[in-house]
Amino acid sequence: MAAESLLKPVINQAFFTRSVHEVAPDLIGAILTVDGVGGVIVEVEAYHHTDPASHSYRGMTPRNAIMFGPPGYIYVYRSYGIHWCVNIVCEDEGSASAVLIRALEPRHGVDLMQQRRGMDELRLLCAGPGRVCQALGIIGADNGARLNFPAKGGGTPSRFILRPRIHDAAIVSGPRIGISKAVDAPWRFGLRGSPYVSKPFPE
DNA sequence: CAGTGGATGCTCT
DNA sequence: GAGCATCCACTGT
Repeated sequence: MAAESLLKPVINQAFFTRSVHEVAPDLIGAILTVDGVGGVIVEVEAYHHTDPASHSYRGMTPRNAIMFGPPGYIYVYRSYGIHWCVNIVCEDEGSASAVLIRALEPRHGVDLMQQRRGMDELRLLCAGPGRVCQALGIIGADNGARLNFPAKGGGTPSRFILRPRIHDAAIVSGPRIGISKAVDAPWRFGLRGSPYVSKPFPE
């Protein structure tokens, strides 16, 4: 896995029409906000449609239908009956793949995130997929929302804004968290040295 | 700190 | 009816 990755990628639909294993590390360092609240993406996981750990592995169901649609859309699902988790859909080899957003470095709307999370400590505000959704106010109704691609014919702007990173980023990778299949595949990516990840990466 | 277990709801078998 | 792409509180060092 490349230690350094693309400087300032252009975030458009083509960005998400690539191998999900390339898209995922390229999202590290980008800024994700929902209604202006969010921060720098410091941890993600890639889920390819041929991956037994992916929701799309067994084909389309009502829950994962968004994954089978066009890339650049938001897939939200409930985890363990309690938490929401947010993904960005990718089109990899013509079928459903996605990148799970696992942690952010809080930057925008910190007060609101602290209020929603019921805690002040920045390091734990967005350190985990459930925490990211709670801090950013992402819920099931956001499933199927669209990222702000360059406007084509107007329409209401999305709550979800993704801006590319502006500095190069040192990427680390390792096995994913909380899964029971394909447990050794190194498809979790993080910003090297970030204290805002959900769990340290082995260096 | 590390380890355990409870909360909770929806999907798919 | 089982099994989760989780988090938090609580236990015992």
